[in-house]
Amino acid sequence: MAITDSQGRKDIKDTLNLPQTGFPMKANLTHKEPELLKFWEENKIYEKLQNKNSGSKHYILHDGPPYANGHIHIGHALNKILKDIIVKFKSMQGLYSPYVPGWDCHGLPIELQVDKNLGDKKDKIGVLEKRKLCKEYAEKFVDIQRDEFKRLGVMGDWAEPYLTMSYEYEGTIVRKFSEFVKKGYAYKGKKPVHWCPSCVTALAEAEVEYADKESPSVFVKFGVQSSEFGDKTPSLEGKNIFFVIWTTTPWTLPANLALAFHPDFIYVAVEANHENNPPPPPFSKGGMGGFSDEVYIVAEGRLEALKERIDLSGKVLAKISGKDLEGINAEHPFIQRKSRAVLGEFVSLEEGTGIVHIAPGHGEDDYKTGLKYGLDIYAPVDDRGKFTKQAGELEGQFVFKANAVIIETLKNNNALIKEEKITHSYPHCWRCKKPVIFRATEQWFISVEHNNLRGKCLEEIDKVHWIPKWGRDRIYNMVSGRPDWCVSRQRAWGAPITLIRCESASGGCGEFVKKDSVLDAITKQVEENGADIWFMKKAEEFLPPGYKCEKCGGASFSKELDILDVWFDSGVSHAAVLEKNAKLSWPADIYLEGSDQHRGWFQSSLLTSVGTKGTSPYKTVLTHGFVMDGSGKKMSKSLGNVVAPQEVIKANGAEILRLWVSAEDYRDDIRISKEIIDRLTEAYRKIRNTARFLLGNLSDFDGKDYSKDLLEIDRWAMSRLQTLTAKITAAYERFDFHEVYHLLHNFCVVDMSSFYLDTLKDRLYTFKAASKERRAAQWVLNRILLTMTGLMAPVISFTAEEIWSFIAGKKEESVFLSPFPKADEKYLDSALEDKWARLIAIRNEINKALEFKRQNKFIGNSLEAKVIICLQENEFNLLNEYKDFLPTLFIVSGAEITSLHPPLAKGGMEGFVKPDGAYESEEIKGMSVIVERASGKKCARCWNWSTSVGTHTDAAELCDRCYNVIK
RNA sequence: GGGCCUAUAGCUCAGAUGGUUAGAGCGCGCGCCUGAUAAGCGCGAGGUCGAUGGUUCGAUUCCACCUAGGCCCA
Repeated sequence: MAITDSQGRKDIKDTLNLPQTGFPMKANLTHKEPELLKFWEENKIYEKLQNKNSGSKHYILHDGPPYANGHIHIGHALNKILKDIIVKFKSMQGLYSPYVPGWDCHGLPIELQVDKNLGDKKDKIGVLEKRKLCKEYAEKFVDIQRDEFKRLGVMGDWAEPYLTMSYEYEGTIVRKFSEFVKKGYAYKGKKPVHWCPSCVTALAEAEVEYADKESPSVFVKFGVQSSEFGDKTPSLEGKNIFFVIWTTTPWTLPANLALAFHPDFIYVAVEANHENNPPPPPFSKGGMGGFSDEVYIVAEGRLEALKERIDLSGKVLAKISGKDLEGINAEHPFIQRKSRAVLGEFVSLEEGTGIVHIAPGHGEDDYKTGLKYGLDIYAPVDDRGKFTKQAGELEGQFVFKANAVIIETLKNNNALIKEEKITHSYPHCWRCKKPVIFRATEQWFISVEHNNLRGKCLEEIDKVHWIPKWGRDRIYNMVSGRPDWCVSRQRAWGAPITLIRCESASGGCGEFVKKDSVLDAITKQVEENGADIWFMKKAEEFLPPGYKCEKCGGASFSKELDILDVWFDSGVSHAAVLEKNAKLSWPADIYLEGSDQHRGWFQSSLLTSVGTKGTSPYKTVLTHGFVMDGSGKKMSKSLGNVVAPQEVIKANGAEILRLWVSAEDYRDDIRISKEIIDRLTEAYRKIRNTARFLLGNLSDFDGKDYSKDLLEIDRWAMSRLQTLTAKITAAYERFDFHEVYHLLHNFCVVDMSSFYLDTLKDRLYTFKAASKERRAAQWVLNRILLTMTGLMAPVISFTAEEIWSFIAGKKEESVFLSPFPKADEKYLDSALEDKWARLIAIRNEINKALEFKRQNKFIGNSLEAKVIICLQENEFNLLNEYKDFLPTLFIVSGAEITSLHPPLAKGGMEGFVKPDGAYESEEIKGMSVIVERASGKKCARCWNWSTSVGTHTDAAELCDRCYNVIK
């Protein structure tokens, strides 16, 4: 029988076992991903996974709710994909790890957007109608974001997410706030907020616009008795001493209660020089002499700047450290009241005098200072910006108009040093565009001191596993220094503060009803009807019939109309979701959010949990950084460097986004750019093609166990696979996903594609299809394919599932229903790996020698070559063990080894181009390589060169080996 | 201004209790192959390890300060 005929090559090629697979090289992810999503959905893969693991140990990742406003951005994608990787990994490991996503639905941004859409109508509609519109708005974006999250390949309970605006959730918010009330944490106090006197409303930071405004700029002096300084500064004895302050809001002076000094500044006492700047008519204090004895105190660092401006050219009489001034009492310039010297780090030398006038009811720093020193949060100004009767003669005057009156009073009291006008950036109401004021109003707080809440939180922080570990320091410092939590907002879209107060037109005692039964009944109503019920009914309707105030017996009541801070909403999710959802359990194993949440959700969750349950709601907190552009800069619309996930998905597929998430070290800020995406796309192709090659070579595999027939290189590959599995598993456990990516990619590139698979081609293609050797290789490839697919599934889920669908003889319908690969100790052989590392090092040197000849056009394909390798004893002995295998290992047609120097025997080279010298290895000492043309002819089938080609008369083109395969 | 963090080849990442020429993959350049083919293989060139001081026999690794960047506050 003629094995080859005149038709020649094509028929020979038909005798090879070339790879065959329907698995496409080109991923076409944009089209394939939606199909796979459909597959998961229609076959209920997520649900099956939950059922499969329902009896197992729980691993609960609790989802922090994104805000239901706008489309998702790249940061959302990062966050959700990270969560998905964890959930899939844990689930494949057999843990019960349901993922219940949620949304934060209340809050100002939605309300503002609804207001904007309403335009002029916004003031005409009632609170219930407004809330309805807000709810619809939130629902719309929940749906939009849900689709966008699902498109990322994130699996979860998308049909039953938690929403902070659901009745049940709103009930939990009210219940939890009531608990704080019952336990005595909640109190009503005063805090300055931006207030628009024209619109008669509090404004959030987002509603404030900054614009230029002209204001008075005044230097005011506050007298101090020299005795206040004790004996520290004898030079000031008997002088008329004044602290000098600067302000652009003279109208806040009636509320002045203190003067703030920087503890680290030096303050100087300077003799006033009135020659150029005579004071008004004689005014003396305490009969201590005339005004010529006046001494002004300002910060030394401001002296130079103020010398001309307020005439501080006199002699410096004393220097005093800021911290030594604490506690001194000054005289208010026009009110019979002391103004205390206090310390504040916020005092700066940028402008003013280095002494800051403090009105705790009219400024943020002032407020905090006031809290620290126990000052009254005093703001004698009403809703319309007019002074109240507390302000005495100023009563009824609008604050900005009162500036002039106050300046006049200062002049009359010889308390004004200088008056100017200044144009500066000042907050204005976004709606009426008029300047706003800072004014203390009544707010609800949760005390962090009560019952040592702060201390307990700090203790809990130390019990939590923070990843990265600096997260602990970050939140610890924040909790250590945070003020009481202001939880009330003067808004419509939120969960109400469901408290009822004894109050009637004629007064009432103002006491809040804190009776358990009343609070619980309100909670129940909210749970059943939603928070709207609070705005529908009158106060009395929430009380038992005939209820009387327990304190004063009054029978008239009013409802609080403030709503809760949205951070309270999401902060109680551990109670509303982990405790309530039967699938979940409390506490969570892990919270995973951006590092901004150390101040946000991590903290609000901790406070509400420790406050009501005594312990933290999470065991581990993992944080990720923010997504920056390619140069590490923040993304912004104005810079035009925003990368939208939707665009990446459209151009490259969600899979590339997933690969990106895993490739980057998310502990720090991470970057995204065209180049990064391009690099990842390349890497993706490599992984994909490796899988495709495996699939192609398994098309005729019979699935039987050939583990007994492995060659040593196969055992090496199996060992590498186990090492890979162990390392990747450990990396997942540590949440080091970028290591998963690098390990997987390197395995494909280094171990597989460029080495094992390359050397295997000869065996796979040219050996008898059912030969033991080929089957053994296929058995290994099958193991590699199954393992790799499992290892990659949590990250590149789409591709893993697609590969899975092509795997013959798999048991599970989805890769996610298959167990996560386990390293098989039986095949782990580190001694073998070490040994082969040496072989590979030698192979690399041979490649260099071959390359040299290739560049010289002496050879093309390495099979055209025969190598003669000269080695020192150790390497010689090593290679000697593999003598017959060396051509396969090096992919050449012949290999000889020798320990003799020079390596080249004279004979055996006739007829071939004489090599112009041996390649000397730099890496392996004593190793040199001579590359010769291989002897014989090229076999038409296996392409190896052999002297046996031509010896078979019925198949002149074939070598012995091929002849025997196909005869 | 304060708290926390980051800075290693064009890109993504390793690394060293401080000690010989700082590693990998990708990309890039050059070449091979055409039986993984919009694939595969080989070789090569890329780094004053952000800057400056200090400690040390020796620092990219430790310390300080600075610069750039980030999050959260003010």
